[in-house]
Amino acid sequence: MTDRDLTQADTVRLAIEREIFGGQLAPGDALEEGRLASRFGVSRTPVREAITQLAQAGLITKRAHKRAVVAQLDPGTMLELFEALAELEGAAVFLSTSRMSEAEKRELKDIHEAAAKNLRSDGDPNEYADLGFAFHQRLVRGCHNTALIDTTEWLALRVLPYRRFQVVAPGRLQRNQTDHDAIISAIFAGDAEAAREEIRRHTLEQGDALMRFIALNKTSHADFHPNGLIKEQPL
Amino acid sequence: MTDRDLTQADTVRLAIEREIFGGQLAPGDALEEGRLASRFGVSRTPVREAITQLAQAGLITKRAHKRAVVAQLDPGTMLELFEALAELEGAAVFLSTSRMSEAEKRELKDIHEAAAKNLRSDGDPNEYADLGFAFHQRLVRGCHNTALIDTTEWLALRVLPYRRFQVVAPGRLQRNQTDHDAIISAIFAGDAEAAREEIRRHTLEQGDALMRFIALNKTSHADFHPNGLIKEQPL
DNA sequence: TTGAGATAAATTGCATACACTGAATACATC
DNA sequence: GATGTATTCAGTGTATGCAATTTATCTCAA
Repeated sequence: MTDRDLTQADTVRLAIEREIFGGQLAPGDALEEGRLASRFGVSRTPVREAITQLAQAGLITKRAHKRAVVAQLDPGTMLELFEALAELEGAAVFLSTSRMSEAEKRELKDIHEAAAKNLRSDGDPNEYADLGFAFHQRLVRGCHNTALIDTTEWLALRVLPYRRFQVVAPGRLQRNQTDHDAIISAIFAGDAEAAREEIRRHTLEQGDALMRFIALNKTSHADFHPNGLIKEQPL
Repeated sequence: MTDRDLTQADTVRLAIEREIFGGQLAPGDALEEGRLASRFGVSRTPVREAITQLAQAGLITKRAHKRAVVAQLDPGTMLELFEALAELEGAAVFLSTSRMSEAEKRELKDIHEAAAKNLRSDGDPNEYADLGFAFHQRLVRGCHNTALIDTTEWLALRVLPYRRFQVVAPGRLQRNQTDHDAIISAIFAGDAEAAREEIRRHTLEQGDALMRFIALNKTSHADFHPNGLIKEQPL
């Protein structure tokens, strides 16, 4: 009743997902079925099912007879991922320009202005990051095409575990805001092609910045542990 | 050794996949774990795993405590799928235009010309369909971005079970060839934006044609059984 | 110390058994 | 005859056990 049709496998999957996005499980960490099972108080069966699903979603990698690990992206793959994401967001926004309702545009602008306010008043960078995420999400969802939305967000999810590395260097946030400005302008002007180009460039640059940050801070990719890094690099 | 690390779940998954694409399993057909298990001579466990994977891939739908069903696309979803696919192929081709090697372009042209020859000589329509599939595939893969390629092909897979409904009405094949002509021209001219627009329109029209065919032939979507239909509509 | 090879421990893949859910059938009531 | 309610039954979800495979540990020679 309370858990309306949530199977245990689903519960476990959601829990693992949360831990990956939350950083408790970092890229490269091993997922051992038995441990997870006893930790969640279930048998290995639902854990296995959860792992299978997450593997299919690309969040973890799994090969026969070897233990599953949280998906670890080498720089090349990450670059490709951001490029693909840029194209998808571009496609979505291209459609969004002509399809967003007035209410949706208003909402988008509200988010944008809340971000601007946060920036002016030197607010919590985490809150700014959340607003940025919401901005992209509204933008994409404005295309009203479930298949495209799902695909785009699914791709975005795969780089999410790395978002916590996000550089919040002085100029970066301001630059981000300026980009969003340009996107909003293009949308309100009804220029779909311009909107596409703006967000394409914007997302590509986000990826570049992230990769530069990673390349600068560590030689070995395997050493990235989000929780550790986030402390070393406090905003 | 011979089955290089292919787990039984993988084997079952591939078998089911093949049956879906081959039409032995049609959209709407129920997949019952026990039957499949005994049919493939394994226990329910690997079958369940295979089903879980296919569900995650979108090829079958599955809700708690209810049996899995080969994914069935209502017209609205199918329309969205084709629109999303059109955008993705557009994005890929946009990149392909500047990234395909001479060898790849040559290969693409070869496929295109083989299709033209097939068309002139009134060859096997199935062969023409395969060439069309290959054409799209080479086009997309030319972007050299694995993430984008995988995403696009993953989306294309979801409509594949319906491809066998494809209308091969008199004018349709010729129109298809003309579209491909335009795409090739744009690519060889290095006009990425034009190539994007051409394939976008082309794929959208393919979707429209398929939907029109479906709407025309049956009132209830549930009745589509590929094998049945393919006979009613020879070539 | 370092490396290769053998052995032991840990972990995965699969089969089986059972509990639980949802649907179909039979039955009673109006 | 229609409607609502038990009851049965097919089918899914989960736990557990075992065999196969991987990973860790140990041994011993260079």
